[in-house]
Amino acid sequence: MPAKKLPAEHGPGDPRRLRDSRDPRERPGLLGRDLRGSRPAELSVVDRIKEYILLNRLAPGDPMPTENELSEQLAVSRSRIREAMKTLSALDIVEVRHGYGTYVGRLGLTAMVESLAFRGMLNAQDDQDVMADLIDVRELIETSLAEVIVERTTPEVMSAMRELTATMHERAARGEEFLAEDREFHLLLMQATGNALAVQLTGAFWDVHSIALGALPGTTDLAQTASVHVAVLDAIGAADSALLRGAIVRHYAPIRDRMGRRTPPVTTTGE
Amino acid sequence: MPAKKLPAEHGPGDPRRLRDSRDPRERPGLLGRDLRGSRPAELSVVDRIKEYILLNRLAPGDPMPTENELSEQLAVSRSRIREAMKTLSALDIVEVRHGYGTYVGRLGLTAMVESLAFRGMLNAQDDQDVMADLIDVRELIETSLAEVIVERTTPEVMSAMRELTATMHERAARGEEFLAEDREFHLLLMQATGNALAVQLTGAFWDVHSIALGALPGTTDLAQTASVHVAVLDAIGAADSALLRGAIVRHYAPIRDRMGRRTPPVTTTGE
DNA sequence: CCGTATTTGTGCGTATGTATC
DNA sequence: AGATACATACGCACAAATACG
Repeated sequence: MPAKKLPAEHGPGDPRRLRDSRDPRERPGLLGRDLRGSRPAELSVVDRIKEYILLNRLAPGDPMPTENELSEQLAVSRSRIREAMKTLSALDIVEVRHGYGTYVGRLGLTAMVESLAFRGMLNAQDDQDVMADLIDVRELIETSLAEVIVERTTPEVMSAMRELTATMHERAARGEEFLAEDREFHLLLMQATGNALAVQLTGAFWDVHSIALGALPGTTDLAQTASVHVAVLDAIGAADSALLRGAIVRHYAPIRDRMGRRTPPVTTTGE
Repeated sequence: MPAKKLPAEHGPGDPRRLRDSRDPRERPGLLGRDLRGSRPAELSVVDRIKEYILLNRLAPGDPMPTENELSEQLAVSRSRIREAMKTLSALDIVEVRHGYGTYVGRLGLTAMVESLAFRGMLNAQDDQDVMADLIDVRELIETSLAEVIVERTTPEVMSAMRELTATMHERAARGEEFLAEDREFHLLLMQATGNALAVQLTGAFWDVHSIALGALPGTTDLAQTASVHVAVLDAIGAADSALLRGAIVRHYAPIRDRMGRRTPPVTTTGE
């Protein structure tokens, strides 16, 4: 049993080097300087598989070689291949299907979701902090993009969102949750901006949030939640970005309340 | 050789199912419904190790049991434990130290960095959409928090940043890069907001960006880069949030140029 | 519907490298 | 330097899942 604890956290000046730890600055990985001209003699198996994907111009969804083939091609045992695959799978770089094959993954933000969600579960205090920060960032992103949203949201997307809010109200009237609709709504909101990363972040943050919410006491006012989404929609319809920012802020206000810690809204809602 | 391609996977521009990376039917994980009252009989090894951490109230930095102990306690082979550890390690949930032991990780956003960076490299040849989006989001976050930054940045942090810019200029004069200083600068900028998630995101995005930048042609104008940071600093010193927003936008402008695709600034810089 | 081939998943034994004491 | 504990590496056999004829 290891008797010693880890020497605290990594301070500003912490000279210890971890060989395979994820510290991009200290890692002689695939990216920095080893890919350029040298042979992959000292690259890790993970990096060599990444390299394989890049060199063969594989796209998400493309099939990977079997583990045995990779084991031969890279001249390492299948155990090593499998462990590397586990890492790549956790990062959503490959997708493994039992009994079928392995494929290049969709490279989403699932890894961040797992990590953040677990961190929240570790201790309740941290959870509160993470969640509060999370809400702030979500609100920040959406309010910042308000102008672009009112500018570029198409009528088609609008009607799709309209349908979602209708479903929300229906379900609210029946006392049912409508998580899927809520998520989809925010995704559509971001989609108009054309920023795929913003869409992904929104989805990922929503996931983290919904996971943590399940562990929280208290209930959500369903009807009110549905209404604030309608308000957002109306603001877009009116092409009023200031109104939209306000609606978004009002949307997040009850969520903040429920988390107990009300952070003063940190975004600039105009002056 | 894999017999076929995956049946009907999404194309690059598939507008319909951008449900990003979540597949709820495949994850009866630790979080949703399986932890509540049921026995952990059907939980995956990864989830059971997570559960172990939670039940034993382990904090980041605490030592984990050895693989053999876990193998016994969970009644699975060491192979499975090791593969599970690979997954958890990729998610920064545990940290394995060569020949010493395994510890609870710091749960940062390193996993997202890996994933995003690789994604950027995948379609780097075709278009730099990912990187363009990344810059937009970085700028968005910083400009949105401009008010809070000018409000809460302490003199101590100010002088630390001042020192960083001084070093930047020195190194620029010698034709040297100053990546570390650049990164630290942006981290300090965010730290004043008190939003730990924003700090983490900033660091993570900076990492992704710097990794991708290495693969790009062209050079950076070092002196100019140093100057824009000074401009940011001056704006904070003048407590002028509008000026700060402008400085931040100017900071990112040359980076956009270098990526070839100049996106119209998407953030609202006030009205 | 069934059997078979392919592929990933699991278990186990053992050998080797490496950090710490 | 030696001993110990741990992580890493390799190989094989079998189980389970999936696709396809």
